[in-house]
Amino acid sequence: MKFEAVTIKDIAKALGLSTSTVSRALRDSYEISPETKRLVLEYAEKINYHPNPIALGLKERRTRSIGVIVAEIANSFFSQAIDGIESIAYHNGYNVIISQSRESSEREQINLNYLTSRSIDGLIVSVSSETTDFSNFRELFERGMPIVFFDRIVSEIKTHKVIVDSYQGAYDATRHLVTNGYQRIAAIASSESLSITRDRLAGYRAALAESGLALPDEYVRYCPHGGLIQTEISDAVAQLLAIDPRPDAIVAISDKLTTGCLRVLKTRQIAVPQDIALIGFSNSDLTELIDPALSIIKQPAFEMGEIATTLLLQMIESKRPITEFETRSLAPQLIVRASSAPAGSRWETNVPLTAR
Amino acid sequence: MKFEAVTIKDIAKALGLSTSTVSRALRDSYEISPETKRLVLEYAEKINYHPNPIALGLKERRTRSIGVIVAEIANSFFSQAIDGIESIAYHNGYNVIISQSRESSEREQINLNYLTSRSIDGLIVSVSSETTDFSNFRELFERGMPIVFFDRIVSEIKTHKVIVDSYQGAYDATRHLVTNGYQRIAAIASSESLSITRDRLAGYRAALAESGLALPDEYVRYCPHGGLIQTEISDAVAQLLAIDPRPDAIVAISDKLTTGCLRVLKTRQIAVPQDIALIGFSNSDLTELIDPALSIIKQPAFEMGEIATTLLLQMIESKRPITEFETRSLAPQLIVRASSAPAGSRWETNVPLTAR
DNA sequence: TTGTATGCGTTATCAG
DNA sequence: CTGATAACGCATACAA
Repeated sequence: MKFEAVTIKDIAKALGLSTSTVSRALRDSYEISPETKRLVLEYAEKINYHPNPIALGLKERRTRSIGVIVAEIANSFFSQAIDGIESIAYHNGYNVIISQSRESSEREQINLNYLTSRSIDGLIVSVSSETTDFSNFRELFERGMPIVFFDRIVSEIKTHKVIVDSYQGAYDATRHLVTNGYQRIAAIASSESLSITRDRLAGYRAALAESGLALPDEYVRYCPHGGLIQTEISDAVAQLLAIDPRPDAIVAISDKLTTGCLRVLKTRQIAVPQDIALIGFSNSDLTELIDPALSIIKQPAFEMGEIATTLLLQMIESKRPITEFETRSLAPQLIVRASSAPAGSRWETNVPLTAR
Repeated sequence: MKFEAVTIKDIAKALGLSTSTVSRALRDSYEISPETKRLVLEYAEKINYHPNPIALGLKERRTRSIGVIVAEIANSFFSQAIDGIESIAYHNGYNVIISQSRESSEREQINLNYLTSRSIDGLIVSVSSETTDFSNFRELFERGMPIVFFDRIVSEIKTHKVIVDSYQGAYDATRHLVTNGYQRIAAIASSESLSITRDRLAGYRAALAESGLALPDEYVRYCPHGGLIQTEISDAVAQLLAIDPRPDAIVAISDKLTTGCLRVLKTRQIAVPQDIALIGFSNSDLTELIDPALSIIKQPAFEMGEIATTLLLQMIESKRPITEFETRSLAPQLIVRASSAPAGSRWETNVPLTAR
């Protein structure tokens, strides 16, 4: 038995009315007699009638659902963002369709095609680290599909964007290391094509330059696949460790890289921060419980998801096309522990945990 | 400008053909001349035609999308499961619509109504901790909607289910504590109405009974909202700590509870495992990096999502109704560190990390 | 080989 | 106040 749903027709037949009368009664139209309305409403309730959203979509040219494309769902930052997206969507009666690119342009493209062609009213995207050609997004946007980018944005497309102040986050993190006496501060980054990679490295570089510290080329290692490929991170870390003299600190530029880096160091039995200091972007719910010497830069992922969705729904529901697009830049939170935060830091710091 | 899509009509008009001819050409029907096919295909490609999934859905009475309801997306276990769900869905050309109940029956119900009424072809559910009345799920299922439950299942509904061997996981974890000399082993659990709570507590109780250890009623504390309410976990932990003599170990029965418990203990400056041992279910990507004394029971979340989806797609795509439903029970993984695993443990254990 | 007509569930327009 | 009909985009039975 296939799932057979109750339609307006069933009600009409049962009550000896026409479908249009039933339709109007259900929408509480003024032209229907109270008596008929009562009858219809009661019967509809009784047989558990729900309007068919597909038919509605066909009619109204909208589906009340939005698409989301991220690199991977099982990543704290993205899952928190999706949480925020779902929250706003839910309160506005929208469904959320998620898909992941797994950092592959091809897959991103397939998902895009999949979601598009009007099964969604709008799209929220954090682009894959592999993507360099954004013409498909641009075309889609220019053909009228509302799109909001978050975190990994496409600068060249003029639409709403939601980001954190990556530059400032990386800058402050690096300054923190400098203030605490570290001299050879290396960095591990994602794909060069990502907006966040560029911004964060810029902050890192600025902090070093300002402190008069050296920055040999070999101090910066890229992971083109964002650490999604197994050996990518361990290779990068290995290369950093092979430098002579060895760096005494590492700045990890993304969630995945921070945990990956920490994992590699532990496996290699390199103590953090005794042997080498580590500071990185991370949204894991457990970072604050790990090794007390790990400081992290936390992004307001949930809020980013909320804001992106609010902006998207505005675009979808506004009568006239939107011409002014904004870029919301939120402050990340530098959570410093075990050692004190630099004096005058504008970041909130959490309560130091017990020393054991 | 609203997003206006290309339809079969546009192609027909441009090429001076009828819509049916175009439709058939696009579907590579045998009745269309190669020449016409070429023409249509070329033009469709050129103007970037994509069939309207809504119209298709209305016609074929299917949407090629599946719904997912979980307690919260930003929970490692669930986000990993969703990862698995999306993987299988993607490879079969299905979209995934997610929604979260936030452990609220009401919200679960609203999402259910929302997804149902044929905007989805099937449903994957892990029920909310608050839900005790499953009649809506049952009715829906009986009316023909394919449903697969995972993790938090509804035993009374006869459909496919995917779970981990909760009993065995909790049993082995508790045995591990006993073997390592702990005597007063307490437990912190989710809502009593959840299948997993019952199974896991049963495993815990069995292990204690078998070891001849006492189990006063006060040793088991429930968090009806699964720890989603702020003070729920800290209150439960406080109550356990107030017992005289104080328990020397705690078994945490779910993801959320394990991290919550750990957080409370750290805040209270209670060392794990020096002051009190902790072992719990957890799927966080970082558990293995936390305090080396924390042992965890890890669920194969990704695989569970994959299997649930595979079963669901079978139900959706099978011609005749399925009458035989299976319950897949997977083995969890007990990851023991810092202290050795019990002799003869059938669980894989990971490599001990460096002592500091 | 191609075109015409119909239906999927709903609402809007027009007629009673 | 209510009913018949067209339309949304597509696939298909039936005609030609």
